[in-house]
Amino acid sequence: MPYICTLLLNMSQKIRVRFAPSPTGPLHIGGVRTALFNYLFAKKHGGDFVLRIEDTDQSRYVEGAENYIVEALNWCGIPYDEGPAKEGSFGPYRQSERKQLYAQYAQQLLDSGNAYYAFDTQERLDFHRKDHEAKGKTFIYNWHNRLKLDNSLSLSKEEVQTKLESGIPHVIRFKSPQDSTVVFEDVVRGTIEIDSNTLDDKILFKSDGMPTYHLANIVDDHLMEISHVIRGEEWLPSSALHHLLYEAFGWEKPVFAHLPLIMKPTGKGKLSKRDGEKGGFPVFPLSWNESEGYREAGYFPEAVVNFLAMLGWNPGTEQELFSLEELVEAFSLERVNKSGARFDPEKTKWYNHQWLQKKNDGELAELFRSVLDDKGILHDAQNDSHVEKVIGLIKERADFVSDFWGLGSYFFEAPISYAEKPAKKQWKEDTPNIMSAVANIIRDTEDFTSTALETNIKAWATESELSFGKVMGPLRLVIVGDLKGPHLFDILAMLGKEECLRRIEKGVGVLR
RNA sequence: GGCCCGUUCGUCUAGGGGUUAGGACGCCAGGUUUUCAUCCUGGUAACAGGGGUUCGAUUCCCCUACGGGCUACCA
Repeated sequence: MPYICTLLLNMSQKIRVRFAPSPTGPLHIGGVRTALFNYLFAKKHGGDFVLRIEDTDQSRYVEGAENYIVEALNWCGIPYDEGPAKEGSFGPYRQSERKQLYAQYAQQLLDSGNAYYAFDTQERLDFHRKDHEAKGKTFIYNWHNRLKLDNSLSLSKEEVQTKLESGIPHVIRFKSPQDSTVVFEDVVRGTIEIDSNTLDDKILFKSDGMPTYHLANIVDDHLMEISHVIRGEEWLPSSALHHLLYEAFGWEKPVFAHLPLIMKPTGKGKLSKRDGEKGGFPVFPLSWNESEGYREAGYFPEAVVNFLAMLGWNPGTEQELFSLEELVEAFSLERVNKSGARFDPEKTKWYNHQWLQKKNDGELAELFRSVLDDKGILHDAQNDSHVEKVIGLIKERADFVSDFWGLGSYFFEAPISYAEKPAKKQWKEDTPNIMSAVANIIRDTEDFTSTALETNIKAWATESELSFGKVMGPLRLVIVGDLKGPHLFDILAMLGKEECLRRIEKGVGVLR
């Protein structure tokens, strides 16, 4: 296991990782997971978690995206140690603000012969690509054709000088090596070998004066003293270039770890925004325009972090429920899986159910309050304690706080209608008489507790030689409006004598 | 097309040269609840295929198939 050595080597220095999204839209849960794994690794080793905004492509910049990223990380409980508005000693943390920095590094590569100027127009390159494609070949800008193209390797010094001075648009390309094998280590995947002849001379510096991802990324990771690069698998193919760049600069490489991708629940490919719309589940942590986020859908950040962590990683034990602190404790890059994980929206609900059960009733009551306000339910100290008791009775059957109303509206208002099928089945000719007899028992019950009510009503039913089913079904129907809910006597006690009597009277009037 | 990566129940996964291949979600059944749900118990269900290596391979190697990613003056 050769990567162990690399890992240990870098242990002597401070662990620093970065999450480096580009602000082209909202972060989706795949991005959140990448951030999470970076965070977990950093915290596990007492290191720093840096947020760097990679906004070198101005044309794709989306207003509000950066702010979204920051808010999403905060909501998940994985804030960064250094980044925009949290300057450390390695700022600034937006690449657009580091713009002047990159040119000198491109120049350094030019001087050392690892890079060259290229003047080819977009149209010309498109032509080559199409032409090759028509012939069933692939156009790669590299050693086998670079001398036939328009660049400082094919042109004379004077021609290059003239072009440069005349201000003709140009880019700087990396001169990838010929006939060698690029070998590098990945913590997740082991040794990877790539034939350098299949590599192209990637653009490092664009004609608009901005570096591309490849240059900016390597320069910043070096300058910010990043020890471990933990990113998505989509970067694996360009890792060869990145390693070559480190070597060209003569810089020490960070350790690399490429995470498996999160795939669509059904169908082919990686998870995308459209999947959420189709499948009816969120793909963003927070809402973005019309798309609902996990927060708005009623998920707890703990649940989101928990299910995200279990996608592509596992502790090697049978434990599935983890707090963030427990994840930090248990996390290791070596236990990250190689293969992509299909996203299962069903299981996310289970995680939320589990985390909902861990919350105390007071906390949940506070969250439930806004629903109650919408329904016009009174807000006072007495009612608050009532709400907490209700939640105590119904929360075990809920996945979300938003399930509470559907599960227990009858605790707050008398049923407006009665479920049709059960009403038909339960309501017999003698039911009104039975109900008024039950009403009498309820009226006479002094100690209005669940157990007292149960004792009294059961005793009366036995005495009257009535099957318990003939009593309980209709009673539940008039009290709840349906054949559902917790222990009926608990509900009666909770509602109080007067309300129970009112509901029985009303039910007998309506159901016939 | 080229290059790179991957492949254990439907899904997330454990495991790893000899195991009754383990857990979770989902699904099904039974129990509890004279309701529904929860819960508990049980059940269903997997090593992609073909070649090697080996006494023995799901585990190691090769090939094929399939899946995924990359292939922009995007990141």
